[in-house]
Amino acid sequence: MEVAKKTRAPLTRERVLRAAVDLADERGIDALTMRALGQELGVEAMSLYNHVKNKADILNGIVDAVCGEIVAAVDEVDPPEEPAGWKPVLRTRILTAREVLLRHRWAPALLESLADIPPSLIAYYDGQIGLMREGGFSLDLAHHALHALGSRGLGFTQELFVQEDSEVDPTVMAMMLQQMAGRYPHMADMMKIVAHDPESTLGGCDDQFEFEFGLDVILDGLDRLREANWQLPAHS
Amino acid sequence: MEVAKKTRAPLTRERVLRAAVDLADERGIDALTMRALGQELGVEAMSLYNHVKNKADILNGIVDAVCGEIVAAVDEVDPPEEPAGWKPVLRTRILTAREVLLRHRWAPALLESLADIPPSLIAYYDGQIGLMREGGFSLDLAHHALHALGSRGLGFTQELFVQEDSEVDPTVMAMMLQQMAGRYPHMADMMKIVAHDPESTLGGCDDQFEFEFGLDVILDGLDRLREANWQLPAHS
DNA sequence: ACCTGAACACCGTTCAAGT
DNA sequence: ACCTGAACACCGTTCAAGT
Repeated sequence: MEVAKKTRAPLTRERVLRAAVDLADERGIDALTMRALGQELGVEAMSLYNHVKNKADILNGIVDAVCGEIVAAVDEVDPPEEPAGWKPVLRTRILTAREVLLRHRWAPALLESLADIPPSLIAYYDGQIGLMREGGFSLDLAHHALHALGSRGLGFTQELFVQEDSEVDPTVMAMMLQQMAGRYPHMADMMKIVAHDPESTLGGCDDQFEFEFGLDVILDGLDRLREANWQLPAHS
Repeated sequence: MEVAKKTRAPLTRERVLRAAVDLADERGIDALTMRALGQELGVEAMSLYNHVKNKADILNGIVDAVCGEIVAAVDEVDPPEEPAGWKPVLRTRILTAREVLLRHRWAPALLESLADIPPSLIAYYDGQIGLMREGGFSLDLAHHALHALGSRGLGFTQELFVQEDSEVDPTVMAMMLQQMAGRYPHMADMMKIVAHDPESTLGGCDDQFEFEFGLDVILDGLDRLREANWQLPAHS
């Protein structure tokens, strides 16, 4: 009767990474320290080094895990039934990737900080390129398209205008706007619009709407270049 | 003869921030520690707290300084002579901002990590909005345009495909491509193109070209929406 | 008012020692 | 083979003490 043995599953690289993802999801990437992770697994921090090279290895590992999640989710998206279907399908794939990333808010920034692209993403981009090729893109145009999409092609954009969850007193807010209107009239106008738009939750923008808007601007633009048989402009 | 007094300029917040920018430029943002910064200024780390609240204050300060540099550089760009000039002028302003950021490689990532947009950028965005408004954009469309441009509107995109300065043996490279071609044929094709393109330095992409390509896709797309009198689609 | 040295609470990581 | 405890070199920051 070896009951005691079963109380704790054996530590593996797999289990360490899974715990790391959970910890980052729940308490933020800054809370992911070797000591905290060890505690989560009922073990001293130093034991982790038996299953993982170092902290950088963990960070690479959890990003790769999320990318694997993306690839799996995107694989479920139905392929286009005709060549012209590349656009809606690509759009859906990107929005699917976005859903995964919204479950792991720490992932985008970490992904950008990595030296190399996670190997699991090769499958993702191979699919994107394939869609465009079958839709009539030259290899060249498909290449530039990937760059033009940038991180949007993976489902995220780092928002520069952060949601100030403005607990600001409305009268104080009005005064600030008044003052700003002198020097920065256009900015003041825009802030008024944003705050008053019934569509957006008061005091912020609808991230999902803005993401899709920008995505469509790019996809439509690429479609037009494909239609016009875009080629590298002659260089001097 | 107070010679000794002049050997060291008095420490000020201004001087601390300037030294911090220089240190980050020269040795990277990770090398910017309180102790290293103190040493650079010939002072103990703890003295810095007399002129600066804490490290977060320094990070906010140096990002704000860079943004101020952007605003100053962009102010030199000539305004359009006719409403239709909004596009080339906006384009030039963005590429000007990009030049500043290329001198401070650490700035984009830090900017994205900040809670709030630096106050010095209000002037920048006020100018961008003004250009679009005079060019015929509705306030609404100008707002979505800012989101669609995202960080590109400030002159940068976090590149996901990092320049592997591939010191890879060509024959090894050929083998890798061969192996990849089986599972990921489109990706393999693209890597061949990129490596062989005479325009790009071998083994990488031309970041500046890709930036301008993506920027033009977006600007052209926005122009078309303006022309078509884009309006918010009716919602259910 | 400004600067200093010692100290504290945290990191990631190494290493010799245990089982 | 796996885990542990003590230790090391680094952080940012506090605080009492100096001038």
